Amino acid sequence: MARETGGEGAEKPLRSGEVARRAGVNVETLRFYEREGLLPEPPRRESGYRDYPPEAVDLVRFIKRAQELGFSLGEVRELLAARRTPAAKSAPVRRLLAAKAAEIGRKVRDLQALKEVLDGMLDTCDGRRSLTACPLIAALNRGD
Amino acid sequence: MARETGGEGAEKPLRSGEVARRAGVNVETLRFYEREGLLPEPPRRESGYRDYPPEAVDLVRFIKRAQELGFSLGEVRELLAARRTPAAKSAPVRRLLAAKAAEIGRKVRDLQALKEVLDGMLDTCDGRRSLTACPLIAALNRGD
DNA sequence: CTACGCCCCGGAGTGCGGTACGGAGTCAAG
DNA sequence: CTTGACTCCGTACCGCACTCCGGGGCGTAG
Repeated sequence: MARETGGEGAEKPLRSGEVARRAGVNVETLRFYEREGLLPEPPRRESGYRDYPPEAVDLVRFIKRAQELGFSLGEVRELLAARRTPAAKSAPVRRLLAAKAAEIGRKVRDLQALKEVLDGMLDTCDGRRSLTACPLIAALNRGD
Repeated sequence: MARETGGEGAEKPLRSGEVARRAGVNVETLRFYEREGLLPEPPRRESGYRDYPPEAVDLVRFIKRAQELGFSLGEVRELLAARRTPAAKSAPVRRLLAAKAAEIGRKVRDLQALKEVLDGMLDTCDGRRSLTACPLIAALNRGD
């Protein structure tokens, strides 16, 4: 990976503000993630300024997306750690992944059910229908 | 719906502790939800004790499930309010529901993608495979 | 050289979603 | 009547995930 066919962007170190802007987060959030061990400490120039590799942007975006999908930062940290373990077979990591996969499966089912209810409300109960009776609660309780 | 065929449970008012236990939450959480307008104020007996109708349990469960599915309490409040609006056609409510339905659709897709990645890691990268190269980040970034 | 914007840092503050505390009243069993 | 579990209330506190603050250095355009 080191030394691309020199053609274009080569190495284009970014400063915090640029990374933040591209990833759509606050600069402080980068520092926060760094403190929390989610974002590796980037090299610094003489001045002390952080020199982020461009991939840092992707990493931050990944963190944000994972969060939206219901992972806590702690879980994201573990996910990220798993990525760089020599082997995934390490039992605790495998367990985490399996648990997460199962949880996600459940979530998907529940969300699909909920989506159907919402779509139904928008569709069936378009103008005149009651909705008061719409089985919103029932639909979610069925999930149990 | 009022006045069931009197056969069995008729009205079985529950006290906070029982509701909490059945719904799997802390008693304090009930008070909190009440304050926040998520749970309607139940009638009180002379002593001041809350007399919850049994449906309160379902309501609390609904709130919890909705939360797990990524709704904030504020959104849950709106969802609940929508349930009891005379007509769903009220533009703001419809917009909320439509936006949520779309968001959920996206979430489902993303989660499914992530689940495939996780399953792949557990499966393909079972023992010997690298994993270091597993496209965890790529898989989620594709979603953008 | 001066401005002005961007960056550094430690630490305090924010909003959300609860959770705990403590003192007092209630209620069913013994 | 006493005991112990349960409930009431207001208020304080908690963890998470940021977000802001203020006082100071860099860096470059004019």
